[in-house]
Amino acid sequence: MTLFAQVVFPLPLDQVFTYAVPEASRDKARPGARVLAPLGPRREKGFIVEVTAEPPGASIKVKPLLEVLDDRPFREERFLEFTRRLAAEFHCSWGELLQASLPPSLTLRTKTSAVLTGLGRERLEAKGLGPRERAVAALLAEAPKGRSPVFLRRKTGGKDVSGLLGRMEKKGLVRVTAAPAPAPRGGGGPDAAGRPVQLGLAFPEAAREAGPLAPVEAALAGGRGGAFLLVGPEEPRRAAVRTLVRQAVGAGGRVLWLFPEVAPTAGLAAEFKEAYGRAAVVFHGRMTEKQKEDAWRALRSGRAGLVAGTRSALFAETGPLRLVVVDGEQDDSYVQAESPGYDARRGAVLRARSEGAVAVLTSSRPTVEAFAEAARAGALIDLGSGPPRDGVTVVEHARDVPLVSAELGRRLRANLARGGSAILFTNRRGYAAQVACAGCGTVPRCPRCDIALVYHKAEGRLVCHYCNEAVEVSRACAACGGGIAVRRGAGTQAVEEELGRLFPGVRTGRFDADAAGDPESRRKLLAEFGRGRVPLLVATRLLVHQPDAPKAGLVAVLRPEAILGFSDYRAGQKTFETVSALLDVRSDESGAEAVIQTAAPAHFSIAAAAAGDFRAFYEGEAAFRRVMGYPPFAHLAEVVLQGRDVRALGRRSRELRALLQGAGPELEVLGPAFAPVARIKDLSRVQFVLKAAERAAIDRALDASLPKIPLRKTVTFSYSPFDGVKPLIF
DNA sequence: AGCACGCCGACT
DNA sequence: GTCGGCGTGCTC
Repeated sequence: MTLFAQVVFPLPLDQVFTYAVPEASRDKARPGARVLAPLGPRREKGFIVEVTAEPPGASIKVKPLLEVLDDRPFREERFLEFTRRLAAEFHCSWGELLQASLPPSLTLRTKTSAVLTGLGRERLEAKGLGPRERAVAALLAEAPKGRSPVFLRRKTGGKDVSGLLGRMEKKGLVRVTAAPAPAPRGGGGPDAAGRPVQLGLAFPEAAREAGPLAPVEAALAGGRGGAFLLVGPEEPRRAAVRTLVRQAVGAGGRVLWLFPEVAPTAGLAAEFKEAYGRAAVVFHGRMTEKQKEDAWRALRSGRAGLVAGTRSALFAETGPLRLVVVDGEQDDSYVQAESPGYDARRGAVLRARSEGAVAVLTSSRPTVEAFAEAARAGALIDLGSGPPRDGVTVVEHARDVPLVSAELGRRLRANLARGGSAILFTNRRGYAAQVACAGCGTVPRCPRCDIALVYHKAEGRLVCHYCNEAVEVSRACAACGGGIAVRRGAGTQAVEEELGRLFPGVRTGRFDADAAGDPESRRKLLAEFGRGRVPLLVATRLLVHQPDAPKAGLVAVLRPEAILGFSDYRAGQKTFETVSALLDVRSDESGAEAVIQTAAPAHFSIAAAAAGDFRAFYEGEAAFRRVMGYPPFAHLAEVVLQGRDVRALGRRSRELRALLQGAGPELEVLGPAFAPVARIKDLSRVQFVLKAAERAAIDRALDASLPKIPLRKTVTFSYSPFDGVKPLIF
């Protein structure tokens, strides 16, 4: 009897393919094994997700697998099931998620290399080649060992060279070889990834009275799973998480601890070591392949009690998992935008569910969605709100000139006189000026991205903040030939310039993506600021993401209401979160002060951030979302279609709209409309917003229509970590 | 994603 | 004529 393997590939295809299992591979072909399979004209690596005796429908012609690469599945079956669910929920590629779950040594890479043949060399010298062929041949003539297609593409102007190489190979001008690339070897420096050691700590089963943590502790102690949102001020929250971690590890379970990308990873690793012995393995995006491989080895050795990392650590092999912690639940970095797009917060709940573990999402200022859903599901653990934030002055200031209000100027002056230092935050880099034609009002736009260019005075250029393409400021308007006028704005450069005028002789620094490009100059600037040599610092939010971000005796937040202008239903949440994070940069010393300078002092998101009052923010935001029918009071999904050809894009959009509307009356379809940024790097973007009372209606419509639209597409969902978590204990 | 196929303008 | 760019469709 023939067996059939269902295979998924790490390609942006949400499709399962069926192959015949060769007799010789019957024993090895099991779910979770990696395979080599013919896919169209190529051989692709993939993953078996199921083996059946059931032959597929007659419409598909089954090919045999070329090879089964593993004797044993690389992960347990329940991990496969977890990734299947995650892929299904986010309508992303299952194969790509599995690929992301592999240690570097198991990801199959092929190294493609093109070499010039004798005939190719002859023809190059005889000038018998086309211009692109000649460019490629000339590069290959210099490289007897061959060059990769990626190298050739970069050197010949960015256009795809694979087709060209194929034709040249057919003509005998080049030889293209594909050899497996060597896997990275582990065993780098000693302790490169924080080598795990068995925890030697004792965990006495201390008798504790029933506190707010009781439901979580009961689930942990009873060996059951569940999902909770733990909300409260930082200190008690940390203490609570520590208690839970110790309880889980004490019972012999493993802990997976996710933290935001912005967190100070180096410090965190040290902290884990201190608190939990040396049993932590840390993963983060800045690690080299070798370090990652070492970390995987440490995990495979089975001695690590704790696995910590940024969102991709969601896929780490932990062993018997008991607890998943998501720290800083409100943080955007849990969302992966690029394919495979998923949300690690929801992923944490799904993974906990698949392993019967407990998921604890935790934050001082959680997302409205998580807070509302957790409360509704009875999953909210509330540790209270802590003392209000004081010493924050909200100054109403609606004008751009001057950028620094009289009130803020006074406080800065007094602060400098005391020998203190200050940080001023603004949300634009560059000069952020209004650049427009004085005659017709035309605003210069990026030719590739359809977005207004930002004036950078220091370099005298207009810069596109999407593709970073810079254009010299031209004197004449492209539309009418009139003169271009520059009105000053509120970007970092403009603020720094104004500080220079207000406080001549005082050194100022600028911390944004332009000024503090490389890590070295960043460290230098922050060190100077820390020593008081540069007492005034103008920064964007980027500063908060720094590992050793300094604190200041005076923090000023300029124009936070600009965030409210984004066309995003989460704008209020973003404003509250950003202002709160910026205010946290204020030092803990008594007398430290903060100023919010805004045109919208009464907006609840700004007022609540000033007061450090999450509840006040939540009430205001929830009321708004209820009235507007936004999450958590409805389900939303956003589909973005991208294409180079606007006409094809329009046609596909109309097809998609028809398909979505056919899905049923319970689904509201908004669009197609051009996305807020209609073009990025010459890729046009069209978006739909889908709205429904039940998530299932959205899923049904997407499942039925997306596979029929052959375009690059991304789907983002309204965030709902606790969706369908009922019963709460699973 | 890659890769082939097939259609169109621009050159030996 | 035919080369090479580019849009379209398919992969068990």
